[in-house]
Formats: sequence, C-alpha cells, structure tokens
Amino acid sequence: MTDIQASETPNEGTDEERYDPATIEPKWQAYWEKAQTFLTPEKPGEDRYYVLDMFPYPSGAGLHVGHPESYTATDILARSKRAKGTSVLHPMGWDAFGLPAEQHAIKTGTHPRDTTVANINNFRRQLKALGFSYDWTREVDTTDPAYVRWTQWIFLQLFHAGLAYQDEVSVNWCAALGTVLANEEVIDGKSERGGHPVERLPLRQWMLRITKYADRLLAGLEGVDWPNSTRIMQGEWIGRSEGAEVTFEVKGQKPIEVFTTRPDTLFGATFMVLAPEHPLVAEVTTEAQREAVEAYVAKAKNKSDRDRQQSKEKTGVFTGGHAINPVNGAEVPIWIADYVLMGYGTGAIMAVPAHDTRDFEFATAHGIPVIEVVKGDAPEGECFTGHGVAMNSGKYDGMTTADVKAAITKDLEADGKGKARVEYKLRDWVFSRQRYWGEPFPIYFPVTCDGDPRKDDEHTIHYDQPIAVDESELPVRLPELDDFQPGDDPAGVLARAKDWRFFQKDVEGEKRWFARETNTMPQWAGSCWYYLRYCDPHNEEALASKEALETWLPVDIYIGGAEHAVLHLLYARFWHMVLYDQGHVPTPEPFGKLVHQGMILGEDGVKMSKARGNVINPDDVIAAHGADSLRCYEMFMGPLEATKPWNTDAIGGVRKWLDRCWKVARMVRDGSDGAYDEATKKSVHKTIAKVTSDIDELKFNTAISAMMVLSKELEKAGAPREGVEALAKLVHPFAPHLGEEMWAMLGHEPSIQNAGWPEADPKLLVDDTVEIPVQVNGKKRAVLELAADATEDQAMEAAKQDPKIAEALGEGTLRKVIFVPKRILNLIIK
RNA sequence: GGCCGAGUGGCGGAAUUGGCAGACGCGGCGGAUUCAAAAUCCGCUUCCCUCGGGAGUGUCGGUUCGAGUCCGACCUCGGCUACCA
Repeated sequence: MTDIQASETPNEGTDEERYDPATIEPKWQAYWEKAQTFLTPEKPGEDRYYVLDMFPYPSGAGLHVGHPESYTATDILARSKRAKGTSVLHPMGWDAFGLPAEQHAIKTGTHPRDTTVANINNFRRQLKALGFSYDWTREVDTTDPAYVRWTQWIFLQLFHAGLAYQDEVSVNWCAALGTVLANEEVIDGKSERGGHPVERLPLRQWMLRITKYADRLLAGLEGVDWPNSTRIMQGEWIGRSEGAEVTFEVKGQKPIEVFTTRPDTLFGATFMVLAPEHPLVAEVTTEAQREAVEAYVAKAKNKSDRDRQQSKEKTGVFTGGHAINPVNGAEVPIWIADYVLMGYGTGAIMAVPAHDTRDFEFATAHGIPVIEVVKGDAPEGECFTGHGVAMNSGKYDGMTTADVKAAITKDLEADGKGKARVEYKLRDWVFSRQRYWGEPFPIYFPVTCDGDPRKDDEHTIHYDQPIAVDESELPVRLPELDDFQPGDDPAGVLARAKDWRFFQKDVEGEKRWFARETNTMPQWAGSCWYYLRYCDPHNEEALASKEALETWLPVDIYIGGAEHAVLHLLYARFWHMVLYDQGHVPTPEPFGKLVHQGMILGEDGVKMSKARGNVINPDDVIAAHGADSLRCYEMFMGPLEATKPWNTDAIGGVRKWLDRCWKVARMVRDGSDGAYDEATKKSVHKTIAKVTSDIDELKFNTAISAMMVLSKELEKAGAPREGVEALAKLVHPFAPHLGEEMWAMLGHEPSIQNAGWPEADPKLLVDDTVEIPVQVNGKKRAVLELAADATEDQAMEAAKQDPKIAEALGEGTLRKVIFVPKRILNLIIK
C-alpha cells in the first residue's frame, strides 16, 4: 500500500505550493475506502470502545451543519481511540421509515422506497466527503427487509410476552384527510392543514405495555452517565407519584374511587370532580341538572386534549349528586369539569380548595366553601400547597403532613375505604399508525366470509383473535402500491391492498380466510434497537449474536440531540429491558455515557431555517475550505453542548491553522529540521497532555486552541521533525485528511492511525521556574520569576528585592503572608 | 406557572475548579510586501485616564488574605414542560 504519497502539485517546492484540501481530501477518502482502514476488528482486544451517533433520518434536504457537529465529535473519539490501540465500533445507518417520503409519494407518485434510496445515497456521499471513519460494512437501514425482519421479530417477543395488545383509543380522526392526526396537528377542532373538521373517535390501536416497566425505567436512570437534565426530564415523563386510592360512597349508587397524593387533606375535601367522560356521570346526575351536564359533556367531547388544556379557565357543572366523605361522613357535592382528565388516576378527584391551586380556582369561580386543614403561611386569598401541621382534622390535628398521610391511609385501609396507591403519568405506548411507509405488523386475524373478501364480499375480521406470523415467515413485506393517498378507511392505507391483506390458509383440512394487520409501526420502532444490529449487522439467525452483543454492549458513548431526551431514549431503554429479561441482550441498560450536542444557529443568531434564508450548506463549506476546515471549525466554535451561532468568517482562522500545520510538515519534507530544543520539546509534551485530556473530556475547542499555539511555535523553531510528527498525530483525529497528508510528507507509510498516539513525558510537563504574581492587599504589584520549588522564605526574599514591593513594605507593617507554591504571594500590610 | 441551563471585550469563547480575568479565533486599527490590489506576514486591540494608575466577569449583599468560580436575594435571556389530583 505505498502507491499513496504526498500530493504532487505542479509547483512543488516553490512558494506557490499550498495546502489544497480539494486535492488531498478526495485522495485520502479513496485510500481509506480501498485499504478498508476503519473496519471493526474481527477479534476485538480487551480494550474496546463503542462510540455511537444518533443515526439520521435521510431527508431530501441532505445534511445540515448540525450533523457534522456531533459526527465530528464522535469521529475524533473513534480515531484517537484507534490510534491508542483500542478496538473501536463506530457505525452509521439510516432511520429511513417516516412521513416525508410518504408525503412526497402522495404528491409526486414516486415510491417512498425510491425517494429513500436516493436520499440515503446522498447522505452517504456527504458523510464520506466529511471523512468520517465509519465502518461502512456495518451500515444499517431500518427499511431494509433484512432489518425489518428483526424489528418484527422483536415485536413478536413483546406480543408473546403479553406486552403488546390492542385497545380502542380515542384519536383525532380527520375524515377529509383520511388519517389520524397528532394532538399538535389539531387546532380548534380543525385540522392544522386544510381546516377540515376533526373528530375524537375510538379506534383500534396496537399498544405496548411500557407502564409495566415504569419503575425499572425510573430506577435505571440512577445508574447511567447522562446529563442531569435529561434524567430529570425522563423521570418527570414517567411521573411516579405515591398517594392513596379513596372510596367515596354515593347513596344508592356505585361508589366513586379517587386518587390523591394528599390523603392528609381529606377533611378539607369540600367537593368532588369527575372527568366529563367518567362512566358514573350519568348515574350521579339528577334530573334537574341533566340538561346542563349533557351539554357540558358534549362540548368537552369534541375538544382535543390540547384545546382542553389550552384554557386554564376552570369551567364545570354541578351534577346535583352528593358523595360521602369517608373520614367524617360529610356530604360533598359532585361536579364535572374538564380540568380533571379521564386518563390519569381514576378520572375523579376529591377537591381540596384550601390546599390545591386548581381546586382553589374552581371553588372560587363556583362559590364552593374552602376549609383549611393544614396550617400554612399562605397569604390571604391564596392557597397553601406545602406541608405543615394538620388542623380541623379530628384526631389527626397536630400531626405533620407526612404522619397524617400514613395514618389516614392506614385507617382507611382498615375500614376498607382506601389503600396506598402509586400512579404514573406514563401511559401505554400507542404503537400503530395508519401509514404506508413503516414496518407491517407480523400479525393476522381470522376472517369469516362466504365468498371472497378481496372482492368486497361480506366478511367479518376477528380482531379479537390476533395470530402471530410464524418467525420463519418473517419479514412481512409491504405490498406494492402506486397510490399512497390516505383513504376514508381508518384501518389505514394498507387496507386498500386487498390481495396483500387477505389470504387463504389450510386449517384442519379446510381453506379459511385471514386478514393481515393493516396498521404499520411508528418510526420509533426501527430506532429502538439499531445500536444492537450494528454489533452484528449481517446475522441471519438472530438480531445479533450473543458474542457480538457481549463484546460491544453497553454503548460507551452516545451523542445526539436533546430533542430525543425523552421519547427515543425511553422507548429504546424499554425494548432493551424486555430483551434483557428474555435473555437476548447481556446488559440491563443500553447506553452508558450520553451527551447532547448544542444547536448551531444561523449567522443572525437564530435557528437556521429555509424561511429565514440563514441555512448553511455543508457542501458549500467543503467546496470553499475543505472538510477538515469544516470539521475543525465546528469543534472550535465552542463547547460541544452549547448552542452557538455560525460565523462564516471564523472558518478562515481555522483554515489558516491547518495551512500552518501543512506548512511545517512541508518544511520537514524539504529538509528544514530545526533544533528540537528543550523549550520546544516541553511545549510539544504539554500540548500532547492537554489535547489528550481535552479529548477525553470532549473539550475539542480548547484542544484545537492548544494545537494552534504549538503549530506556531514549531514554525518559529524551524519545524523540528519530532515535534511536527507529534503534531500530525494530534491533529489527525480532528483533520484526518491533513493528518494523513502530513504523515506522508514526513515520509511515512499510511495510515497515520496506525502510528500510535503520542505520550506525554511527565518530566517534561513541569517547569523549573515559574512566574508568580505578588499581591499587596490583594492587588498585583509585581511578578517574580522563582524556582518551581521555592519556599515561602525564598519568595519573600525575592519579593523584597522588588522596588515596588519594598516601597509598599516600607509604608506599613506586614501582618500576614499568604504563599501558595507556584501560584501566588499575597502580602497583607497595614 | 414549573423544571433545567446560561449571563465574561465589538463578536465566538478561555480561565489548572478559590490564586495574574480575557488563552485561542473572528472583527477592527497600524505596519511590511506590492505599481496597485488580493493573498500572506508582523504588531496593537476590555474600558477610563492627568501615563502614575483606576475600574471591570448581569444587579445587590455575604464568606475569604484573595471570588468569573462558593453562599443568599433579585434581573435578563434560552431550552423543555405545562391543569397528572
């Protein structure tokens, strides 16, 4: 592999010869491709590192500058680890199912697969042009049937474990658009696009029982090395709260169950509220109130969740009914109001206006009495929601909130009127979509039909008897369609593919009809487990071999946007835990360290968007300055996690630095070999130490700054070979093409990645002498050059020699001397 | 409203975690080179000033010999979340 050499330019050796990324970058990319430089080792050593990027959705717009930010960070980690001899897994792939390709298909008739393939090819080209060291033989595509097969296989494991089930869920159905809409796509009961009416409709959906894992998903957050804010967000999303279930009897009718986190305030419950959809509403409503209640229920029904929550105004209607407070036998009026949600707890609350803001607002608006039961310090006209000491609470008076909670719950339980209960905000996961471009469910149902259901002969699909497709028949492929328009059938686009949907099978010697599930999985499905497939992407016997998973899991570092802090990361952890329980993966958690890169804003300091016209295209930057400059600039902008604005001018500064690196390598090649004196040597080793630790801490901006300083120094020193070689090794993870080019110019064989990582000599990191500032009463008055191991006496002696210090000492008495070796000498004089 | 994060030159940002505030880069100014320009290189660049110094890290207060860093109160901006009983 010696056919690669430093670039030959027409003016070699003259002043015209320049650092020319347009020439060297494609050359080294071709070399890497041919030499397969970045293959994952087949027999990984003991020291292993799995560095993972959140894989992109390959959109038609191509890469934006946010992609190279985190991808460069992980590439620096991967390359520097490989240089150190670590076995690295650094893969890339495509989260390629999803709505945009389908929408494009609806508009243009182009099959989503064609759009997806074209977009992937463009993304791959762009990523290769950036010189990332991915092992492309492990590329994964969530839409590839060989991948879908295992996504479906995992679904079947969930299904067999009772974690996947069907349920009627109230969704936003828009008949005009023929599709279900997300809450944020519904405004004022109309579709966001087109303004068509949207109704709340119960539809059959596939659900995943993620709530069963709520406690473990919460507990697992304790042990992961994640940003604190992300752990808090996931914790709040799971939303565990401890409280009690309390039974309120209703005369002559079914009792009402409520959930409360404040059973200690039961004596202050002056009314109850049922959600408008609560099943007991009709029962408790008196004739006199029926009309008003029905009108309110009807109005609430067609409001989306979002609309319902938009207005904070506390509306509601009295039902006329009363319930009995179990602790004191008091009769409390029962209201209905939409601030109580059917989906949480029991859909009914006991309202304690004295100690709950929402109940307080409601009571104030509707003239309901307020009884204080916890002594607090809230100002008049406000309610006290904190903890304190009980009052107006019978035998519990004088006890603390925590004690009353425990005592009342215990007493209620003894009376059979309540018990402790834990609630979660987390809901089971609605896992089906009525789209085309997603994974089909490996599920079918029996059909009763006298004729042929494909010909619309009358038939019944028995959705209550789902049958799993045999694992040997996976994957279930999508049918070919040429019309991707949503239809009027809530069963989804696939319902129109009748030849695909309905099929016959022999059962007990008789041909029977069956119908495939026509929903598809959401985009989250593929991204829930792609990091597992990377470990062993071509395995046909399993989603990945046990050995491969044991070798690489858990992921050592995972870098991606904070927008996935909750959903993607929660869903992936859920699947991982299920697979762990079934023995398919070796670790309880998938990801070790997690980092979110910050957003890159436009030059105007606001989010990049087409509408604002402030979008920077990486292709343009590469054309103007090269990939290495783009990579280094993005790392130099500031801390990886920070949001920071783009500044095109500043790229020039980074490029100048790369140019200088190239120049010192050329100086060596052309015979200039400056003396590697002690001072230069020390600078080199200090930079090695700084860059090495900065990479470990992901402080790429300061690592580059240190290399900028060193390259200037090496140039001044006449490019001593040993120093330039160290510089090349330090630079190469950041600017890999330049690193290879420098290495070649220095007369070495590629790849520089195999040249090892430089090691700092600890002896060279300490200076013999140090400059220490001398302060008088905290103000700097002089700087002394002292031996590094100087004692306080020696420092004082030197300080007295300084005229300014001597003068200050003469003006007052020395009260105190603070001497911190190598840091400071502070003299307190009065 | 709640939670999280951040406020340092004209700008992006450094600061060994309590020890010389402003590294490095952009921009600006001055100079070299050039017939000229581009490119390149060198120097200066927090503010005020009487050239000795004085002030200075969102505001006010505190701890300390010493605070950008720690503590308390507040202000501003950004992100997420939002009636979850």
